[in-house]
Amino acid sequence: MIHQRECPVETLIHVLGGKWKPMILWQLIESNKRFNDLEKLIPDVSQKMLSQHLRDLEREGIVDRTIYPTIPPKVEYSLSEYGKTLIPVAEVMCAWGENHNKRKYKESAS
Amino acid sequence: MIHQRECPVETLIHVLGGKWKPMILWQLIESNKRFNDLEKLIPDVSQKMLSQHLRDLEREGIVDRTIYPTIPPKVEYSLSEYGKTLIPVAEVMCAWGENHNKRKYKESAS
DNA sequence: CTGCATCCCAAGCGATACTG
DNA sequence: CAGTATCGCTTGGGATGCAG
Repeated sequence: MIHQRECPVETLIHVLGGKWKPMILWQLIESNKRFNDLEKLIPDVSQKMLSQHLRDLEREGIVDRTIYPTIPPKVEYSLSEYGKTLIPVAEVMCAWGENHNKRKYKESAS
Repeated sequence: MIHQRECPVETLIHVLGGKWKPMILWQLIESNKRFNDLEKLIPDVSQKMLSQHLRDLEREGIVDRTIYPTIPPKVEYSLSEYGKTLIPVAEVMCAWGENHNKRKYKESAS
């Protein structure tokens, strides 16, 4: 089933619309991270949501998951080459959001 | 309360994260529209959600709402000057989403 | 015509417990 | 260490009815 969306903007929103997904991406842009690292770096995320979001991002091809079959197990998450195409998009979104937050702050302070 | 978000990307997602918001913006970019016009142009939207999303977008300063005190009442929605700053952002998002949809189609067809 | 109010369902998310 | 399973709360959204 092709299921062409009317507006591709919704596609993007769906891809990084999860509560913690932007934060996860943000961390992986900086450097590869293990599951436990992400858990510590994103204080309020639950294991369930971290796991679920990582699985979502993996399925979309945004992040790669490398398993080292050691004991104890080690799993490393990284931004895929394709995932890196999201960076400029995220930067544009970030710039607008930052400005919007400032705007809202100013008007509530007036 | 200032409530600074950690990642401004979330701010943007919150602004146009509603199910029909991208579609509404899309329509208002093209030209000003009345409530009833939007209802017809976006076939599956419910009155409740259309109203609620328009109110959200208005509160964020994205759309302007002009009331003509006629009988029957006429209300026109338009993209505000500030709202127009969203257009380039939406275009970037749209381009990525379009490519992502193609990618997903190809891999499911392989 | 342009809404708001109400009720209801589905999805998203959080907390806790358990596993290889 | 890196998860999965289950439950329950909270939010988003659809359907219907009512109002200025």
